[in-house]
Amino acid sequence: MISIKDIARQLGVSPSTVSRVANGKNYVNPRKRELILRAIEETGYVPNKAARAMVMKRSFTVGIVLPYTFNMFQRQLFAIIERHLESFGYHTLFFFIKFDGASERECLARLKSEKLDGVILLQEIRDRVFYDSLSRLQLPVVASTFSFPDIPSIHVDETQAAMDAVNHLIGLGHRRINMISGSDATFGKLRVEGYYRALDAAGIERDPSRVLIAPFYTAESGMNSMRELLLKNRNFSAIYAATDDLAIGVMRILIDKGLRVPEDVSVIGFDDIEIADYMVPRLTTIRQPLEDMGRQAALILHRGITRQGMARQEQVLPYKLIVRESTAQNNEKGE
Amino acid sequence: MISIKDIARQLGVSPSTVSRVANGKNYVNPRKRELILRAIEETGYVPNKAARAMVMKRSFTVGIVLPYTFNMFQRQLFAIIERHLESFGYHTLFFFIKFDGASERECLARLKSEKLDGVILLQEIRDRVFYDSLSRLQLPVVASTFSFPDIPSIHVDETQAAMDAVNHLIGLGHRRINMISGSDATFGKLRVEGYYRALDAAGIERDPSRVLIAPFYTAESGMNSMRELLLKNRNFSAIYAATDDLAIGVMRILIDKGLRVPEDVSVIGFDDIEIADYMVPRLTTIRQPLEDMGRQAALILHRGITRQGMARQEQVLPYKLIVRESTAQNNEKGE
DNA sequence: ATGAAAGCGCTAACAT
DNA sequence: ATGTTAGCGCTTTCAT
Repeated sequence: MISIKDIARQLGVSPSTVSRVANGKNYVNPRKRELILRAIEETGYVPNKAARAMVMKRSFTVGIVLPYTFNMFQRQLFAIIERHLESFGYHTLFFFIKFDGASERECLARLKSEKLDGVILLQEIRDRVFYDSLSRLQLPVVASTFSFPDIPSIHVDETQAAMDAVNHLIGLGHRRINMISGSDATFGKLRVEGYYRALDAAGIERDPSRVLIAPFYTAESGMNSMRELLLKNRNFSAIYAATDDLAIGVMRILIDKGLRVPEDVSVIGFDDIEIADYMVPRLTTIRQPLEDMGRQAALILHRGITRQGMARQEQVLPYKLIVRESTAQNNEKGE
Repeated sequence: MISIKDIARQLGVSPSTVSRVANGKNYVNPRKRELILRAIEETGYVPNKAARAMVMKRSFTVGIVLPYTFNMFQRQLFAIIERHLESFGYHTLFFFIKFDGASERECLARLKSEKLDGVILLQEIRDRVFYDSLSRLQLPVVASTFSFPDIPSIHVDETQAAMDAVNHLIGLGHRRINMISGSDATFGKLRVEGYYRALDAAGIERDPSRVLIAPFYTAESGMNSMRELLLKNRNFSAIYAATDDLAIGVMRILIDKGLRVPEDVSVIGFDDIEIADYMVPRLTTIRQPLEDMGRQAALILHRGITRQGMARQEQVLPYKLIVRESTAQNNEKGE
């Protein structure tokens, strides 16, 4: 592997000069610069990242932490973040973690050993210690899809968005509305909270037996929950799923059991993942501004890394109700 | 950040000894080892990856190259590979590239600068130079979903699989079968080739106007192509899409235009992505052994890195026709 | 069994 | 404008 010294020796200049040229610094004779540039080109010299990282104490790499059981929404989001990070000149390292302390600690150790420049959290971590460790390392962090005190974060108003989703159902004449959410993540709880509040506002009694909590936020979880629900009763005219992934599983089972969506049961999701618009029927949902969320996350992190300040901030982005085909007027005679 | 020296000083031993303990080497007094281990634990010391990488000339990181416009199949595949690589103790760096020389060259430069231990290609690269450069760097490579001379690769028999897909359609009485494939990738061409061969075998005349080539292998591309096709004619009773992603887009448009799948038009895909089983109707397709492909790719690369040999190999994995609901008997009277 | 010393490839402070 | 020097944190001979 060709190094900076090789180039220096070959041209009879010092390594520093080559380094200066390679990094586009000033104070170097234009003629010499030309020469060096050509030599770099010809030899195919490429700087060694590890060496740079060591001396500069920066790796130009940021870590993205995401759940082991990541769903389609998270897949889309991290692809977007990756793209923006790349445009700022960063590489991305992924850290898949489970929702438990051991996994978080292990992740923390890896985060440390990597000499990262920053971290983006797509999986929620509730342990104060985690953030404290990172801040001791001067490691900028930004949280996406959830918030944590004093941590810059990007998310939508989950509760309000969930209320809007349920209000849409209520506006369609539904009153027997069930909800399916997932475990662990706060956004799942917030969405349940929004569900309840919308019910309250409409004067519909809260009924905890109408809320099912699946282990994950995936389509498979949605299927299982819906199956379970149907075993118990059919006393609902609409289902609010906490994520589109869940909703897709819900629709699958509904249709398999001969129930029509939306004629017999309305289904609404949350996220507006790519596939939502390809489902039959097209999924009504709440759109999270994926593109913006990704860009903002990358941008805020970049600012934090380059000390452009404003690390302490919480961005609440606008969401949007997207009415498609999976929800319809409730036709049942006076329930 | 606490370093190996800190621990050494604190305990009055030499850095070498700490290093030996940290790396589980022999020749160290058990009592001292205990002491050092405890200090490591207490101080939360974590080795600096960059420093290790520099001196060991290994980074314990492997690169995964995948298309910028990656579809759901590729998303699933890389998640699986990531998981297996991690189980071997590697981290993963992603390289998203476009299908052009400039992008490939840039990728190559980055690949070099990262001091990677190995590379997995999920995006096809046809330039001999690319492989030569990597081999000069002693960088093990494995290709997945395509093959290249002398490069270890994992894939299915694309042509045969495509023939099976089309034969399924022919067996159902279809003769006016159109195909939609994508650009650039060889697997797309191979699948077209299989399509033609199946037609040949059934004595159906090849008609190039029945084959549409979309720019990508995504659902959106599938939609666009299908729209385009319907503008021209409806002279087909079945569509063979080169990927499930394409097929999903195809079904969307068919249904939007009031054509029933499979009653009016049968649709078959390729890949068997997760969502295929959630579509309405469920998508008939060719299953690629994703889990196996991912595991094998990681395993072969690991062997290459650790010099356990057998780097020169081509693994052709079994595929399987999964008949679901999107294909049916052709009911038209004698065409 | 352990320490001293060299060196991986690079950048940055300093000197000129 | 350019070279010299030191040092980032680690592993690995080589002595002892």
